Amino acid sequence: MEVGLREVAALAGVSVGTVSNVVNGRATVAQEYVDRVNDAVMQLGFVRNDAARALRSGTSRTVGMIIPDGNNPFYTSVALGASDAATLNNNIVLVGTSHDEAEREARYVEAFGEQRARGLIIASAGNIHDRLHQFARGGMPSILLDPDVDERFSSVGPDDVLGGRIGVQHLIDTGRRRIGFVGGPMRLRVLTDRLVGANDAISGTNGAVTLEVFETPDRTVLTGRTIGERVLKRPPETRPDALFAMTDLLAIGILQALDAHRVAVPGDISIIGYDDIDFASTTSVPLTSIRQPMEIIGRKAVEMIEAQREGGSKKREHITIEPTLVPRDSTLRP
Amino acid sequence: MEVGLREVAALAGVSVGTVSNVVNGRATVAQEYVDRVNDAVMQLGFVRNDAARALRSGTSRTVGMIIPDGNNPFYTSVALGASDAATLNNNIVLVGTSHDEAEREARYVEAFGEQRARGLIIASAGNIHDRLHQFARGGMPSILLDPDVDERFSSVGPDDVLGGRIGVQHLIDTGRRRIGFVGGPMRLRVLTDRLVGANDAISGTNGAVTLEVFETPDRTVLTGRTIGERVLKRPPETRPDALFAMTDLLAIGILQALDAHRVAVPGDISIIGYDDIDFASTTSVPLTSIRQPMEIIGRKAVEMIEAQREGGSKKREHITIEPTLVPRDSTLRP
DNA sequence: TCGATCCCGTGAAACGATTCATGGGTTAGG
DNA sequence: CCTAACCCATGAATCGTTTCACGGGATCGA
Repeated sequence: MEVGLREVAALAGVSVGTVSNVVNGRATVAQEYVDRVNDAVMQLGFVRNDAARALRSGTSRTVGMIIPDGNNPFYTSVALGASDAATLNNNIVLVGTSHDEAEREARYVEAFGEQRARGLIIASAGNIHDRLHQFARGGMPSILLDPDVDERFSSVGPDDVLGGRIGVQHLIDTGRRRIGFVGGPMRLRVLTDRLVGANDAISGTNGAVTLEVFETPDRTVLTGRTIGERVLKRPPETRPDALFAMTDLLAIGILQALDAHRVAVPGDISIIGYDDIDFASTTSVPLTSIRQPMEIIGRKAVEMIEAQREGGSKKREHITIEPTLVPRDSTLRP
Repeated sequence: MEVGLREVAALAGVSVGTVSNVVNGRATVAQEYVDRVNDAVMQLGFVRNDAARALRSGTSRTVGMIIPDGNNPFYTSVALGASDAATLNNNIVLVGTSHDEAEREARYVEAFGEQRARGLIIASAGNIHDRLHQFARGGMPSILLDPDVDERFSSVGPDDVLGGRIGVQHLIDTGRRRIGFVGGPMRLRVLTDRLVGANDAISGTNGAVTLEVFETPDRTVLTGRTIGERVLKRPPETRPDALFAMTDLLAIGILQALDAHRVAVPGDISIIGYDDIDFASTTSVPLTSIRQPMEIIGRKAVEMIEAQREGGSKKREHITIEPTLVPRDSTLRP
């Protein structure tokens, strides 16, 4: 038999209203009653029924998050930031991982919708935006982590143009003149943005520095190694003297290839990665990287959810957060 | 204004009971009514209120999972397996990440308890077991991923004794005679278990093979490198001819050290890691590793939850799943 | 002593879906 | 044509909490 407010009230000799007030920490209850109720709660092992609470009060305490890949530190760190922000309002963040399956993603979307979550933070490939928009009209806003996917929603994401500029500028500042930009496929918006930023930095040098694009089919360690090998096939004087890899994985692969051929890093070629994953600091030569402001993105996303709940769905906005350079030996030790 | 069963029923010209039956796919409704109701559902954008459903029916559709570290592929893969199993019963898995903070963990525990989740899958360090046990008496079972932490709960986990034996046996089979066991701190149960397994394998050789333990304070790449350096300080004839690292991270660090000193792998020293993380296949010499049966653990955990909900909390069990060897160049190429 | 004010506990209504006893309508058998 | 049997839509009761109008009792000033 379920222990409810009623049972607690009976044991404590008070009314259910009073028990509710005590359980929710409302200030209007005399100390004597508070104690009596708390004793009864303990004694009966009362656990508040969230379904009833949500039903009556019409509000949920959970912020939903749906991500494609649970192993991607980008998403998990965004989740951490979101969790921090949610905690301030006594809410929690619950994460569903779609593993890039549209069906699984749709199930999570429906589930959060039915739960009347406070809002959704979504990085999605699937075709769920119409449904999300329907939810939004019902008062559950969604915040996208991929910008520009759908104008109807707010979004928060890293400033990729700036990231590209920061990386190349750092290479220029450390004396590099022939820079390689390694990444692909170039249909990805993040990559074209970073390339724009990279060219911004180049164009400030009046032709003193060149940029060459090495397009890749993916951004894995193996592909990085292939790129490294390809670069090393060239005579040293026509090689780039710096490579800007669009993921740390690519950079690690490149580094492996250079290591294997005893090419000095950063002496002969310097390397920058992107993402600043944990591994970046533990490679044979610690890797300079661009750190994405993941926690801040998560925090911001939760704030936007709460703002939209307050101010109606009017305030749609697209926010970018600035990435930062994390300099390490792969570009610094001469 | 909220669109409820009532509004749908009014528009479709039927009763709420009928709408409920249609929405839940019950077979007792005539086709004509089904169509009318579905039209109305579409038209009004009806989304079922899970709070009301859960309140009345007394059952939830979510399996809760609480993990300490969102970036650990062990947990995320367990979550994937759990999600697969949950889907079979039309349930979903929602994950909360405690980031090793007791307070955050406790918040998730309370939240899932209040939600009357179907059950909890937990890898915990915190002091929450009494609370979990209280929930269990209320009908919400918990399954631990760390065995032996608390006898009151069922658990599923990898068979670490077997993992240790498999790894060492493979080294013996590939002709190694002086094996180093690298890991720590040795107060961790997983490690002592694996050491037991390792010694099992050794003891089958009648002293032909020796095992030396290199205890480490943690299991990071940096520590691995340190161990590698330490081994290389010895004269070659007293070095181990194989190292069994308790994580792939340790193994990668060791590999970096050996690479840097041009020691051949596996020619001079062969290496096995543990966990088979994505990186294991992409190191300079692809790393042989022990693969933990993570998806299966997740699947099993969900099955145990459902079993306990059926059969009362009587059936407490402790299950281990067999890990497998993933052979790669770091032990094979001579 | 009386009335005005506050304080604070009370208890019933309400949230929206599920469930099930009820009975209207139809079919089949005689 | 009548009854039994069956099918299936109905709608009211119900889940446990929150919320709020209500009023009993205490305090205070006059």
